Amino acid sequence: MKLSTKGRYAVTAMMDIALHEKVGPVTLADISQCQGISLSYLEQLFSKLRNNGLVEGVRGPGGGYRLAKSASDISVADIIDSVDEKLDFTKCGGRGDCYHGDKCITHKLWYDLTCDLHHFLGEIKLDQYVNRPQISELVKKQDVQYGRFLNRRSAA
Amino acid sequence: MKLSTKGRYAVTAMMDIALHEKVGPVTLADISQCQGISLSYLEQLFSKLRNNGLVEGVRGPGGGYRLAKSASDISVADIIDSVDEKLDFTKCGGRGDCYHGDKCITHKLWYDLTCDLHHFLGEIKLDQYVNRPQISELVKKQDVQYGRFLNRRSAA
DNA sequence: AAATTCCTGACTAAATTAGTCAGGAATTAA
DNA sequence: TTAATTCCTGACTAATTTAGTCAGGAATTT
Repeated sequence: MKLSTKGRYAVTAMMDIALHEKVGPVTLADISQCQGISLSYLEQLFSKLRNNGLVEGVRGPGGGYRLAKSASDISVADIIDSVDEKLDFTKCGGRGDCYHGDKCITHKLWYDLTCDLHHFLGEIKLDQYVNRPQISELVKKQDVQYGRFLNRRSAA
Repeated sequence: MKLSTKGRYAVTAMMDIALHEKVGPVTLADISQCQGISLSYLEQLFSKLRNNGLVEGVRGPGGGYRLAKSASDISVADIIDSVDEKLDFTKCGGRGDCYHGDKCITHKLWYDLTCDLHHFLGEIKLDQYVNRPQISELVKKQDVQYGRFLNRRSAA
């Protein structure tokens, strides 16, 4: 049971945007370079994030992506659900027809587990990590290292 | 984030064996037919389960597989770990070198999540499900339907 | 008008998952 | 001792998913 890079990329990118909310929209090119993710691949992921109402795109120079709602309103579950199809351990998609139209002997096990994990990830909101001092430090360093946001007038 | 059928098959098969502990060893052919899993594929999975000390094979007629330790001592985490490689959400395998030798901004998130899930699955032991009346009923029906254990002298 | 950035869809490559096949080894029962 | 049963092993193939590429268009700003 592993997390695909798809889900990890998406959460990382969303975190990056949340961490720079005050500076203004963040370009995918920036994220691509700084986080080491293919630009085209990011575009695919953000297409889904956009359709799921988590981010807004701003076109043209100075544009980029910004959060479509408050960071305290976006959970890790939201993000993974958006790009990674489903957060589901059952075979039957939760319908309970996994064994000849009936529930199989492990149905309840996977169903319970899915609920628990969903609840767990749903409780983790982006803002919880934005406000961690350790992470802020890390991000500052990275921004300097990659020269991000140098020729940008502050949007806040 | 999905569970591969590998992990689901393994847990289902282990549950099947645990549910028939009193009858004696369970053949893979039985499990294959009753649970609808390819026999050869089951053999691959049981090779791993055996190497991880979860089951014992008994060769020859009347043989099959039985649990290598008490059902109260086998957790779902044990089973998934055995066949499904790892139960890990971090990119770095928990080492913390996911961003140029340092921790990436989402490291703690995935690390915590992995610990939680591992703990959660580690608490679920096979015997908890064996003793559920609903499941016992279900299994009895299935056994009759597939004519399992008819020409077998009781091993208990 | 030119640069920047989002945005879309089709395509390809690599990895993983799922499953097949052929055959051998141990054990039991006739 | 032979035949049947079952585990056991390894190599192979097919299908699916993941990851990534590519080409080009649309909106916006300077």
